[in-house]
Amino acid sequence: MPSSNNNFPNRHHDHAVCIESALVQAELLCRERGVRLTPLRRRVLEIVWESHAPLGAYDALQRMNAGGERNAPPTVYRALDFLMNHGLIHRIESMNAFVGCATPEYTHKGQFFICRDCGNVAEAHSEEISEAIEASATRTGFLVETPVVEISGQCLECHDDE
Amino acid sequence: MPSSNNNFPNRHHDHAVCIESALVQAELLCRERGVRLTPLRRRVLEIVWESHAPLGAYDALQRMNAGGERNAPPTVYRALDFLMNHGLIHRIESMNAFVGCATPEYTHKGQFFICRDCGNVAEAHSEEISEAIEASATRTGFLVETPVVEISGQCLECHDDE
DNA sequence: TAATGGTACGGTATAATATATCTATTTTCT
DNA sequence: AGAAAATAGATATATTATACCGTACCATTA
Repeated sequence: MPSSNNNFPNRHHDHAVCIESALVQAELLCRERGVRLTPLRRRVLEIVWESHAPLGAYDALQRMNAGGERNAPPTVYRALDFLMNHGLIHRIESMNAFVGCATPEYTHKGQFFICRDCGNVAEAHSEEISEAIEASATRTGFLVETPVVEISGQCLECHDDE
Repeated sequence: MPSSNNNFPNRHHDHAVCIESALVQAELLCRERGVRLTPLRRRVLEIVWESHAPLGAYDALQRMNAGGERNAPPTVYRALDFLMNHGLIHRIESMNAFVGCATPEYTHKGQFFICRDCGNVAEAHSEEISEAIEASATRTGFLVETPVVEISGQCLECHDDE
């Protein structure tokens, strides 16, 4: 299980490493599970991973078709669904957009910190947050199934810019 | 400030009281703030309060036009924006829908527990959750501005039904 | 009371997001 | 190879949301 750190993507990190690592992990994970990371799906994953900012389905579609291809919306939505089902990306509900997941191996719902300036997202897995939610739910007998935690604000680097 | 209870709407509560109370509070609050709760806005608020389940903008529009009126989408969106700006309703991001707020007097972002069966929503204000989020953010210097916490699951009554 | 400026609303069009459905192709399994 | 399942192509349409323009209403003040 990953650390509970909210590790915000540093402005100068080597992003090629992020992409490469995500794709390699995805290949492995799909092989393990006996599912197919087809060229189309792989391409969409690659596009989502082009940055740490959530990407809309139609933006992804534009990127897919940038070379003159004629993919239609259902094509990209199907790929996104597949990637979500296997935890390779997460959907950011408050933005109708998608972001790569760096820890797809174990099934989880992350907590997301979204910078309003640079647009980047950090995924956290704070036990403290999950437990606080669980505790609040339990007080009235509510069974938690799908927690959505998406925190907009300002990241350190963007704050320092001011 | 309201209690931190996640007080899920009971199946047999007197909902007429909820509606009446919401409308009275809205009238008072708008008078205090010197803004106008026009008939249109009041009507939309009333429609949103018809149940504790979030209502989509186009569903609200249908209700508004049920008597043959011809309101267009911008009309209902404008009213919803006004009501949101004054804290009279909240938007549930994960559902693209709106729910009445029982405590509009003080500005806040609630935490929402949404039952997948009955559709009802309870708004909570758990300090424990807010503090856990704040703590996680602080660890990397992230400044929290707009927390979105929407927990889907099953309420006690619906669970007992099974 | 007329001028002015701000707020609210009506109406049209269109943008942005998402899915239903049907068909064809590819892959997998036997 | 043949059958079944998974994947992808293609068209249409549903759903959610906003841009834009013009008009009406309302309050202030000259």
